[in-house]
Amino acid sequence: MSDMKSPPRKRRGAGRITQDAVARHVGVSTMTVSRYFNQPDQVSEDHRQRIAAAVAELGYVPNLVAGGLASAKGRIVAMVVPNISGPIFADTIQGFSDTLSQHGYQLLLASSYFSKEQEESAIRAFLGWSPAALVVTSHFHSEGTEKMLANADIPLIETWDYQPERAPIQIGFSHHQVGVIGARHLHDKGYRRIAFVLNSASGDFSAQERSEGYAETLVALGLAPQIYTPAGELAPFEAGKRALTELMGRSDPPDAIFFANDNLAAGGLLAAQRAGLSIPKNCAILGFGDYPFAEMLMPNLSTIKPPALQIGVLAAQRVLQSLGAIDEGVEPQRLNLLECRLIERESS
Amino acid sequence: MSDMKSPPRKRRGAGRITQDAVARHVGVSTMTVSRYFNQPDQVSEDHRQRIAAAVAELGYVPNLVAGGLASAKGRIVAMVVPNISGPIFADTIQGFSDTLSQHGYQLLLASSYFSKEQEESAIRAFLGWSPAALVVTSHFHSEGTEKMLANADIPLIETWDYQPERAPIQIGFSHHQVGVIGARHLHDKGYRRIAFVLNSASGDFSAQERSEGYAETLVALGLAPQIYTPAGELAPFEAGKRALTELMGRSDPPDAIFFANDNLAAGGLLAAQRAGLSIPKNCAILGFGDYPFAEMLMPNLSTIKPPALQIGVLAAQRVLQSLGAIDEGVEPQRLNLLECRLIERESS
DNA sequence: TTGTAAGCGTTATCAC
DNA sequence: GTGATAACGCTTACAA
Repeated sequence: MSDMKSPPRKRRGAGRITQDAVARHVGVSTMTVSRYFNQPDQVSEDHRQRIAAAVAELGYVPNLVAGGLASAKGRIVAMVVPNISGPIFADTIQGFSDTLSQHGYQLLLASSYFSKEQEESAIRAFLGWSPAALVVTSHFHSEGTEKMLANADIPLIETWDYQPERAPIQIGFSHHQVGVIGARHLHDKGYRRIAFVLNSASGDFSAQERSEGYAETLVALGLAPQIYTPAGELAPFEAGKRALTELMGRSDPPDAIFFANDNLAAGGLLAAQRAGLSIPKNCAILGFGDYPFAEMLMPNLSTIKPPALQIGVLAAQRVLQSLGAIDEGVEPQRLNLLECRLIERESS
Repeated sequence: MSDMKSPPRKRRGAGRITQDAVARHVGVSTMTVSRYFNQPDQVSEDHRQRIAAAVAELGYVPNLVAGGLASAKGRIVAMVVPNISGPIFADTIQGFSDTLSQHGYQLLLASSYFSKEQEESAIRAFLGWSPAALVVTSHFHSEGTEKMLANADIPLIETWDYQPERAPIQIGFSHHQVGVIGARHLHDKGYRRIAFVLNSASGDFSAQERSEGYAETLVALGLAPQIYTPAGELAPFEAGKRALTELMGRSDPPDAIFFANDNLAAGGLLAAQRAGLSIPKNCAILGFGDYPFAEMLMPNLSTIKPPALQIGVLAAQRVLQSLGAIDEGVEPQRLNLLECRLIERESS
């Protein structure tokens, strides 16, 4: 046959080593190689060894894109966080990522900066990759996001924000409880004029919840709650300074201040030092977050530590359970309420 | 025909809305829909509008996995960092991620914890997704990694560690220069007995480089360098405390201490306060890193700020240039040496 | 500007 | 335990 068809020209993926190359090298079909990776038990010992050798020799790397297309399930999990570099979510991302990769899953990450629009656009892009699951931070989504999520039909996990009445798996803690823990601690230590400082940013609902836990507890203890919100649009650190200065300048100053977060508290601490006050003698200070700097301040900062790392790890575990990658057959628990821990240091 | 063939059962991607569905809804071929997304200019205005409407109505989300397989280029970029939650790399990741997503690329992220083995395993998993480019942190790879990278044939960028003699695109700064900047600053401020404190971890080569820059500068200024390394395996914060205590307890104590990083410096600052020393009167303190807590210390910490965010943003830009996604036709600059900035605060 | 056909590299299915 | 074959949903190449 002189006019035999010329082989189709290579247009793309040229040069990549494929499963087929491995299969031919060993003298089996591609299916055997595929099984070697996915169900090794079903491949004979002899073949397993020869395939392993061929994979090593050829430097074969399975094409997960092709695999994902064929099986409609890629080992990718997507996560949207408000930000990566802040003190809040970093540990969660770390725990999530590490736990996933231990089980052969990859993390697709994007940040929303607390914007529903950015969250929606990130999720839209993610869904195109058919992630095996999706983890979001907060329950506050745009309409479009909700619609996509409903259609997507993959495990969805909402973290940080604990909303038991919502359908997705919830992993978080109670901000209200944080307020209770903090108020009780200060009371236990003997303080009686306990103020709470809220950030000036009015949109921080979780800080609001903490203040409510604080207020209820104080009332239950027969004390008068006093919530102070610095005026103006200050950065938290500056707001904390102002709050302490104003509160301590009053005729009846507090003997303890519970700040809505550690940034505020650090500002308060600094202002107190500059004013020549002795902490906690003249006024105890308590924060929330256990940001990395808390133990480096002088005096170092008592605070309440949210289970950030634990949220990440647990989110990954719930994802892996949903996918049957661990604890096969076990339905992942839907409601996961974690505990915050009081870290008592010198400032209280 | 009573025995008409039953339609092939859906095994996978069942239910997903495809390009084909959109095409039929509009009455065009799939190629027109494909072009609508990839080369909209080549689609008539009329079709564009009708496709847009159909996409919205059906809630179509392009399957990037299929697209990636067909075109052998997915809009995914992979990055390996030592860790996500530490103070060092967080800004780089943030800048990288944000810049990428602004251009429609997604970030695949993993951490190596400074382990070459973990880096290799992460990269191996990444390559299966045919990332459009790969960004790593440091140049210190395992043999297997080097081999994979050589075969991969995608843009590779090495960040943080600036190694001009290596082939991949380099984005970083000079640790040596950091030492120079710090030494000069302290000299300019009038200090003459300037010590340098290294972390006890001997494996930190970049800290070593900073100390060399410091030592050379001091010699050039006619001063005697004095490098102190706390004994034992202490956490940086503790090591910093010990270093300051020991150095200041000497008969000829330094009048300024340049710590290899802010964690050490924070420990030094704290130890100084506890010892009743006034900073910077009795001894100036300078750090490196500008970790978030630096401005919250009392006195707040003078330090040298590495261009972390800038590294991330620039890495993304170089990736996008390599892919022709921005500045088409421009070859990305291979060597990118960025500047560190001295942040002068109260401690010096 | 649009359409047809082939193929990307893998896995599901079913037959042996 | 193994293999042949048909998808998976999209894009390249080429034709109209």
